[in-house]
Amino acid sequence: MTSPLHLGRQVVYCGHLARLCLEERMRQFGVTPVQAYAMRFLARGEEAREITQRDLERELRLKAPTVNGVVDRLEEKGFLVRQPSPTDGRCRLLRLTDTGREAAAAFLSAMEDTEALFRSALTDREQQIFQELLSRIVTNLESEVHRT
Amino acid sequence: MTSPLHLGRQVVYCGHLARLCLEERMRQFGVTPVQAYAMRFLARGEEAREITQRDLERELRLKAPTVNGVVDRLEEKGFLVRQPSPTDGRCRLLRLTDTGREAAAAFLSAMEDTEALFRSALTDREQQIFQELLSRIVTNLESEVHRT
DNA sequence: GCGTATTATTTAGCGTGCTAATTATTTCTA
DNA sequence: TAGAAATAATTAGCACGCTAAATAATACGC
Repeated sequence: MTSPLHLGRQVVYCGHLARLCLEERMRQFGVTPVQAYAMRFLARGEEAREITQRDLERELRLKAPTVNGVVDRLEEKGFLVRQPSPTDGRCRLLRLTDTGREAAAAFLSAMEDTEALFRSALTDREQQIFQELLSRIVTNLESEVHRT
Repeated sequence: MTSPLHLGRQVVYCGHLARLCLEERMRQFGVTPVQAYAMRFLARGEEAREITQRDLERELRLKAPTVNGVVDRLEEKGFLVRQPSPTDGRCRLLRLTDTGREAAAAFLSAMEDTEALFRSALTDREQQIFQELLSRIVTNLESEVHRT
């Protein structure tokens, strides 16, 4: 009935399932998967340095308008604020609010649990192999795709 | 600077790159990746049987409204038509137009080339291993994700 | 056969990705 | 130092995923 997917499309589908899985578990905290990853990055790096949307682009492998939208929605929810940078008028510094820090503290362990669930289909050794093969594919595709 | 991604997010990213890669190569034919997969399914199955949007849902692992949108855009471009079913008033039969069949004939080999490119980072044996591990992850996630 | 449940499609609304183009600011260079 | 190039953020517009809800037709159970 249904044909086996192209390997490329199977990877897309697997990523889609991984996102759905995390989405279900993040819903109770009021954030989507990519919003959770953004807040995780902020929660971890905030003490050490100032974080801009440009930093989020690099961290999440997303383009500027995508990050802008994610940050917009986190700001609307009151999880972060954009502050003017004292040293560079072009960028704005992202700061978690108290609410945002509390939310992140609450859901970070659920994120790790979801990652563990994702890996749980494979043994430790298989996870290493999968990671290695996946990285090779990613590196190859990154060199093939015309990046602006 | 940038942290290594969670394995789950790395898979999402890899799928995203695979999609971009196919998108670049399909652009000259006037279709997006998912539109190309839909037309590929139609081009291959059309002679044998009647195909509905429900069939596309199963084939592409997508929900009804998503398929509806994809079919809308293919219809707007003149690549297919929706015909009433003589036996079931609920569904409509999808038929490629002559234009659609010609387009599909033109881009099908480019799709296979892109799949080959995706696999080219791995040896044949590694592709088998990757396929096997990926399938295990997909099966595991499918049982975890609450599917409506 | 009648009413209920199921199935197929569609619409509305949202989040996440993108590209192209705009604006503001900084940095570089001649 | 003035003008050009680069950088950061934003806006507009599109495709593709989803859920929830509406509509229409078929299938089932009594």
